[in-house]
Amino acid sequence: MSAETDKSMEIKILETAERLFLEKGLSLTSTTEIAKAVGCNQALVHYYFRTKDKLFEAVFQKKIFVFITSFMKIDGENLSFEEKVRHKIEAHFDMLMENQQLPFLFLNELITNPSRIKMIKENFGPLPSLVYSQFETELDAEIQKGTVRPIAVIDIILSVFSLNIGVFLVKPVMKEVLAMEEKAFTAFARKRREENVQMILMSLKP
Amino acid sequence: MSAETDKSMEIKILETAERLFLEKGLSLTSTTEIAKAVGCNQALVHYYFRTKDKLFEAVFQKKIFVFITSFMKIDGENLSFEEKVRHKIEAHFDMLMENQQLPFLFLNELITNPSRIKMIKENFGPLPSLVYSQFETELDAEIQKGTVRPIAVIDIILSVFSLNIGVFLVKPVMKEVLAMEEKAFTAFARKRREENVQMILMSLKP
DNA sequence: ATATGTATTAATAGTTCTATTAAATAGAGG
DNA sequence: CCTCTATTTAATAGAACTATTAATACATAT
Repeated sequence: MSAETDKSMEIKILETAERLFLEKGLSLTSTTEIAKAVGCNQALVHYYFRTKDKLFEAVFQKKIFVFITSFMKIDGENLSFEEKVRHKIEAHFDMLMENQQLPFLFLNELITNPSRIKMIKENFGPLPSLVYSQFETELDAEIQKGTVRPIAVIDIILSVFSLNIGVFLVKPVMKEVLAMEEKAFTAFARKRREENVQMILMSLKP
Repeated sequence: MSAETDKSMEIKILETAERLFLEKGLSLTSTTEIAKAVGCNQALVHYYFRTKDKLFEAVFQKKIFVFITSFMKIDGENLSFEEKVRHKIEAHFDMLMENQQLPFLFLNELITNPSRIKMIKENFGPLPSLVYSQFETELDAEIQKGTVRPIAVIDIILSVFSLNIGVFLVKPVMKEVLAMEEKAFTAFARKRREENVQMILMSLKP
């Protein structure tokens, strides 16, 4: 038996749901459609996940985890502050490159259903704060030394988020308006990655 | 008769639809709900706009227009290139400040229904290209002079978009996670406006 | 006052979706 | 072979939504 056909129905359903939710969001994806894509009866989707919303949450949690941990890649102690920042930006960008529809899913859901933000806080609460305060300490040290201008962590994070996410949010428009192929977009994105790093690093200069 | 109650039903429907579409997007807003919010019969919504999609398009067009024209504010000839860039960034940011849910609506729609991008191209096609090429000319002149490093227009636009839009996309998360009030957010946004301008201007330096 | 056209409502057909229930089937272990 | 449990399907209740149609209210002109 091949590994593919052998996947349990539960996993096939989860994976298909993931794909469809990422493509079209929660509200435009029906359990009927998921079942059809999987090739199983629609009741089976409910058998394993009970409700459409619980299925969505399973997908969402998985993706939130990917997103959050991308910021927590531990970088060697011997690196300079600037190199550490660079690595964090690049890790975040690379994660987005691998999960291009993630920003869409998050923004869509967090805006239309703010209660999911609470859910994230409850499930992942301590993790991000740890990373945050750790980074804050290092940043403040640099500011003291005068190697970085006074700036709040939140401002840096927001800039990184914005610049990195922006590339992928704008993708469908660019592809259409500039008649861009997937390959051309990939090349563009690669350039943007470095561009974003440079912008952030420059903005930290005193 | 007061000016308010006297608004034609058609306008009341359009305005209510606009509010609801901006709040929750197309798919989560029903014509039934719009009618209830307006206080009229559901059939009336269809009487004036025939289909839900045509109603949405009416709203969408209006908003796209606001969005696009925000980039076209003509700035005095006597301003330096840097000042012109600053004004464009600020105009874009101010438009977003006035229409905070716009990025959500656009991203949501352009991703789930790429055919609307074509619609924009057809309806507004020439306008943006004009602005674009005009700006490109001025930019190239600066690059020739050596006052600006070599950079493509698209990169500048994408950076401005990303940084400005990011502030408002992240708003619901910030409000929840940092327990931020509307007032605090407004103050934060004001600071970000200048921050964004500085980042862009710095990134243009040779 | 009557006629005429527009605005508005009530009713409903038809579709789609979620969720549930009951029945069928498969597979493991005795 | 039988039985028990887990998986899968068929059928359907019940809700919500879009769109259409026919009837009614309203205003304006003749």
